[in-house]
Amino acid sequence: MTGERTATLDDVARAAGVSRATASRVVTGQGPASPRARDRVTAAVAALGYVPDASARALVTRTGTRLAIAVIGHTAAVLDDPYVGRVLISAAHVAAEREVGVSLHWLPLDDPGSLARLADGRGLGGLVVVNPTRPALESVPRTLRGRVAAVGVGARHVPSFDVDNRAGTDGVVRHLVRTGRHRIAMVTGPAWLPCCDRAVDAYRRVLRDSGAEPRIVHGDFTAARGAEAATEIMARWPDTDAVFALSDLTALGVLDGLHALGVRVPGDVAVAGFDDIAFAGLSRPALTTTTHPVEDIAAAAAQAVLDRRDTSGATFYPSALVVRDSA
Amino acid sequence: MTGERTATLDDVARAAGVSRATASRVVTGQGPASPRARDRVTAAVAALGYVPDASARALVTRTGTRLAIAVIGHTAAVLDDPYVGRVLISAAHVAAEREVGVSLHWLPLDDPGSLARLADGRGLGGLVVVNPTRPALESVPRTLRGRVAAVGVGARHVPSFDVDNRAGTDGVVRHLVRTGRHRIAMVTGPAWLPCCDRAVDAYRRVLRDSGAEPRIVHGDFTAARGAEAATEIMARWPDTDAVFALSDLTALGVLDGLHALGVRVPGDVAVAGFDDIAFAGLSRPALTTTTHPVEDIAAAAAQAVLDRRDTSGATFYPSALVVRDSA
DNA sequence: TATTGCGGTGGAAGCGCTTCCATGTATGGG
DNA sequence: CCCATACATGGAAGCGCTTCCACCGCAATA
Repeated sequence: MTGERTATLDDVARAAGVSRATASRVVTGQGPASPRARDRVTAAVAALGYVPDASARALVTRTGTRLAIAVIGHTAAVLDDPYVGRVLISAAHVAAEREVGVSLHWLPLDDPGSLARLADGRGLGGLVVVNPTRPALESVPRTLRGRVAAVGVGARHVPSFDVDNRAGTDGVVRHLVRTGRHRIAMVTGPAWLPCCDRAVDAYRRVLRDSGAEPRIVHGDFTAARGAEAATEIMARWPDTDAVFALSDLTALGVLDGLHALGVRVPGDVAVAGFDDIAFAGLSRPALTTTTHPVEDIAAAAAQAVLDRRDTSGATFYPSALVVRDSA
Repeated sequence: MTGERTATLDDVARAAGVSRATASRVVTGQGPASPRARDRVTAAVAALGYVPDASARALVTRTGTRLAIAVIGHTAAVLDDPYVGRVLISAAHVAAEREVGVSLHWLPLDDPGSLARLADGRGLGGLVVVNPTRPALESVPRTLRGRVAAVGVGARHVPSFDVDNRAGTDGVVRHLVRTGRHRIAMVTGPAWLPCCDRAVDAYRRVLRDSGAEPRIVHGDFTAARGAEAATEIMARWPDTDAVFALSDLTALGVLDGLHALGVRVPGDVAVAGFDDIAFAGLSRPALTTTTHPVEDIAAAAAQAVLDRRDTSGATFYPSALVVRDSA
């Protein structure tokens, strides 16, 4: 099996009785090759267990071989949320299928140049930006045009993939209204994340339809912040009868904060989240939420980048309402 | 900044007025170089924004540049558990710091040859095996000796890094005993995972000391299985007054199953988990558990591999008891 | 039959880098 | 003052691969 020395394309060519050029054509599938040559090379490849050397190939094709995943706005809390892990797993999976390496980069929020620097190096096959901000996205050099995609909606000129959080939010908030809630507060994400805007917009719209005033508090997608937010909301608008958080983790925190306040859920206040993480069904009361197909989204972004598909514009993935006990 | 063509070592050498050989020596830090040459090359590198081409370097040094992370025994449920995500994030972080790419591989449990095949290709700088099984670990070719590490304890001849689940389990079960529980059941991990053995062993030992019979049920680290296990346990040993699960996710499932059975926690039955995931503090009742420094462990494994450190033997990381409400 | 066109093929160049080796150039001891 | 020693340096080879280009033989056309 594993000989002393791994077989090279030369070995294959020699074994197949053709030139290295022909062997290369057959192996890559590019360029003409007679059926006879094709068969012989294929056989030789199998016999020798030939595996092309990615470095050598990358060197000559100048086709970067690494998929960089950049997470913008990194804080330690990011690790608690399954979100980044799921994005990473899914993107890495796509990359692995194509024998492409992955590198992960945590980028600070306040240094947009860091993305540009990251993209500077060669050997970069593509870039997936998680939590895209407009300045960051605009800082990536146009050399990479067509090889960048975002998970989450950011700037216009980079293809981005995200859950349809406008529709998702609409669904959740309408469900709240339908079940008799009218004084609904919302805990959004951090202000710098453009993709929250659409959700906030949807929330505002539904409330306007039902003639209610928006009650918005900013969050950061952590549970701790959710607990705080619950306290803030109940202090500021004591008659609140529902809280919608743009993240399940935050919603779970809201549940916790409300419990500490002695508020009953869903009796006094209904709570709904967003993401449908594994734990949403495990909380007491089980969390009503709406799905977030993170894996699909991340895979799509990775594929777009790896295929050099220049699909600018945003693609939205549907979110489905999951009604449990909390709302 | 980003010129039309990225600078090559030749450009640097020319700008510095030295030969490419000298430039290479300075850049890599290998081999002799006069202070003068060193300065001039360093300046040229900075001026031109030179970044070495990883592919070209890898091609000639034959030093693989990819860190492969193989997760053995893949099922869809793996994605629900934050565990793999955290391992991956941490290992990828270490790899990124050293400018090494990462590739992720899901391997089926029943095909030990797959690991060998994975390791066959060139360009592989190292291999981190998650959920190591003995046969899998023994199937990796000795060519990679010193470049393989395991997250979780498996075979002897590969350095492995894991939480000290013997001590962790001991701590949790003793806590249970200390708080008056004596009919303690345990939900372990899947039978094929060798690293569970130590935990089961510790559990048995504590029970023997307190003169109780072990009550062991196999799990698979999922919440769904936890709920099932709770039902099984209460049916088989109705007088059970505590359940210890080797995974928080499972413990959360146990909580759920017990709730469905109308059993009060911790009134009737105490429940404890293992891992201290972010949600452990958010369940109702909040889960008593013991910590699992996944990030440290994964980083250590990645470092060992990338440094070609041949530290065979197992390294254990301490686990700390976290007492909350459920036990 | 002579000419064109074309698919298949091999020779050879070269991607950017490291490293062996031979060639200087200063240094110390004899 | 000369030679051995060390160190610094540049030339050149070569890692494994893709791809340009020239070439060859064949079938189709004039």
